[in-house]
Amino acid sequence: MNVLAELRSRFSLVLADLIDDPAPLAAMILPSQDPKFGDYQANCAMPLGKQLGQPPREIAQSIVNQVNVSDLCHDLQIAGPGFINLRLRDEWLVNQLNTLKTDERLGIQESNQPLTYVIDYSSPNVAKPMHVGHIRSTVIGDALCRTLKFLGHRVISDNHLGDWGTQFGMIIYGYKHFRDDAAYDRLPIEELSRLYKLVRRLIDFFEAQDRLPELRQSIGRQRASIEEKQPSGDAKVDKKLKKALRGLREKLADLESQEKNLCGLVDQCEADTAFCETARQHADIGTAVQLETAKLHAGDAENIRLWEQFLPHCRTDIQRIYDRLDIGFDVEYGESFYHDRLADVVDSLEKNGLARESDGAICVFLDGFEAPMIVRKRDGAFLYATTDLATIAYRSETWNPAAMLYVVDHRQSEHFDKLFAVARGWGYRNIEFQHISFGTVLGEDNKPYKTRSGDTVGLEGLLDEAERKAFEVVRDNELAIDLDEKRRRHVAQVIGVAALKYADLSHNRTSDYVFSYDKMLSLRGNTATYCQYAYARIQSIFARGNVDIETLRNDPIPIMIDRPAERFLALQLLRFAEGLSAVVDDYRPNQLTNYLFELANRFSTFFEDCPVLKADTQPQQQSRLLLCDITARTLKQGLSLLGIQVVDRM
RNA sequence: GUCUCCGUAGCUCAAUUGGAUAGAGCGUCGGCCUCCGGAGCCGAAGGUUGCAGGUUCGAAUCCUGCCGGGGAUACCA
Repeated sequence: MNVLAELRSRFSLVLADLIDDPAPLAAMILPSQDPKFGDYQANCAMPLGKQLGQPPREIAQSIVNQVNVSDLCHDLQIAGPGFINLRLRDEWLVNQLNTLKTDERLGIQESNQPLTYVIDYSSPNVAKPMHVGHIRSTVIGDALCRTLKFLGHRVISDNHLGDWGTQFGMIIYGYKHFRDDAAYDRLPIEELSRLYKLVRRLIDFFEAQDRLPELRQSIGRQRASIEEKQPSGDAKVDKKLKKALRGLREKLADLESQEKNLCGLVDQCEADTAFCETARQHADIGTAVQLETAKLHAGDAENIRLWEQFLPHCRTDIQRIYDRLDIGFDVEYGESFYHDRLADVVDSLEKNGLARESDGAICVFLDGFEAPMIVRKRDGAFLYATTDLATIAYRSETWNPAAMLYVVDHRQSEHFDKLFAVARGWGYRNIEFQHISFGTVLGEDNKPYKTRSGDTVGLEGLLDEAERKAFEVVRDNELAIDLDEKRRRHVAQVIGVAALKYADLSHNRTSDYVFSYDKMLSLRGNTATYCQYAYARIQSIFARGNVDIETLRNDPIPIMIDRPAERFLALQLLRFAEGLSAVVDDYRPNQLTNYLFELANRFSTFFEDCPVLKADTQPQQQSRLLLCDITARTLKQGLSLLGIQVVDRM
């Protein structure tokens, strides 16, 4: 039962007599922020007063007189300008809790209007190492899938892999020129990865060499234009000048750091004599790689054969990460899946008068956008916009979804605005397209998270480190001293991955956040560990008391509410449904972490205040054991919707 | 230049999308184990929500203008 939804529906009956569309007013019934205002509050009398031209408090009174909530609430009060404060009856609370005792779904009903969602998330480029930038999409997308599925919807999770890009040109080139057959036979993934990195390094080296003179020139120009700027004496002009100077200096610093990085790269390469020799022999590698890629796309038999040979290895490689993350997909249709449909997409757009030629490219011009969406380049090649459109067409034909969600970082918002606009123009008007955008993972310096040397941080290394730090904590915990090595490893793995995921999910997805191992594993505050800890404490109670919880659940023992801490906990337990619907309403998993943190917190208060095994009476003990059990199951279920596991001991 | 997102306690972040006295954690200070896991609990201090106006019963949230920061911006994904 969703308490909030129930109250809204009760109020709607009354509101419907006062106004045509009661829904927005019913939505103004909310949980109270302060317990002194009751458990819930109805804020609809104030706007209604405006609309009906009557004093809000009078309207509130009339609503109070008419609304039928006496079975679940008592002591309805009107406060301030016209707030209606609602307090749930303890008897009703207890009755609801008693229905949860044996309810595996913890009071969450499956939707009676199930919808089909296609969710596009993670979508890394195969054959390249996954990095920190892939965390958010992967973890948020997975949490949304799990939550929507649990609520009874049909969800197709699709990993739209980058499996058709230049990186295969690189690997093919590498394979043709640098392969070590013995190494490839033994560990194909490692060898392919070595080849990718080698070719990447060669290309970067040449690019750096090419760019450096130009870069140094712009640094010179930048310095000159800074020196040119002299104060004029006019205060207003000088203020502008100062601002311009600051901008120029920042630009200069940026250019200089670029130059430093490139120099470092070049120096490093030049110090490597073997590498230099290779570089000398492959001076045209940049264009050669492009050629290999173009041949692949054109259907060259040799390159297709190699691509088909490499792809399974690349998939196995990223699958290893997904296994560690405990994340999977219903389908994985990468870019390559769509490549033979792209020409038809462009044809169709042209026939529909949406696309036209401009500067040799085929473009869709859209109102409200300066730049068009280009669907075919001057050289005839297609772009990811084209692939995205083909993907929409395919998904629509295949699953006929009500919604397509794209969990992709915020920088691509304009791309998606255009994509959705084109899709609607193309005829897909009944699909809810959503760009589930998210912010950047930052380092301690408040800049995008990089290693000290400026490289992107690998996802695998991130996992290793989180697990390593978690292991240290488990190892040092005296209460888990009797756990053997293998179990400790398992616990560390669960806690480490959980910390990483939760840290990401607990932030509002639209904001950037600063990555910190200490914070995510600091086992206080809003962390996975804190929630897992509450769960483990409950299991510890059961173990210590030799409690057969299964029997207890099925006994007709009532749950009682005695102390305030019990009521406080009970109320939160009944709000699970509210937490979940908040996640789905705006696709924000942090609503669920907030809920779970609050639940764990209320449990901890209850735990301090209300002895369980040492309760005064047996009925009280049993009641509290049941509260513990529902709490534990809610924590476990809630965390599992975030892709996070629990352990009995940690 | 244009478009777009953001600015909340010393720090890292919330705030049920317009609700009452803006909440957590870290850090600081002070309490709580002869008692179920102290990885915990309770409390204190800490705020002109970037600034200035406006909208209204009510604004961190909406509008306007400044200040400051990120991002995007015609053939990469």
